[in-house]
Amino acid sequence: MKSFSTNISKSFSELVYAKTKLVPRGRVTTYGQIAKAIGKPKSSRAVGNALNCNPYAPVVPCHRVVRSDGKIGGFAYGAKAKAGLLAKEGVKVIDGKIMDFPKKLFKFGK
DNA sequence: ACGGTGACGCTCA
DNA sequence: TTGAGCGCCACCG
Repeated sequence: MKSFSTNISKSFSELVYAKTKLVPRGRVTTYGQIAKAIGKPKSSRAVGNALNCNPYAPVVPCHRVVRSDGKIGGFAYGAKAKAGLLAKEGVKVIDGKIMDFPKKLFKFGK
């Protein structure tokens, strides 16, 4: 398991959590957006890796982070649970895909 | 340092 | 439009 860094300094994962926390309710963002926001547009995979081990479970709304193609992607508690949470916030999900994805998509400082 | 793994992203058929 | 392939980066043993 990719337990979060034991380092005190702001590691890659910490940056990911910080960005994810900024996503407002009823909106979603993508792994790629977060990667870009932290200055590493190609670290989308690493972003997912960090969220997977997200130690700030209730603090970081990791369920609001989806794939760039509008798919739910994955979730530690199951993609189904993720879809349910999003639906509660107003983001309809059908068969693992976000409805009106571009509309619900949230971008950082852009 | 190296190889394996993964909640990704883009391109091509 | 959907699926397969390849490349990307960070973390672990």
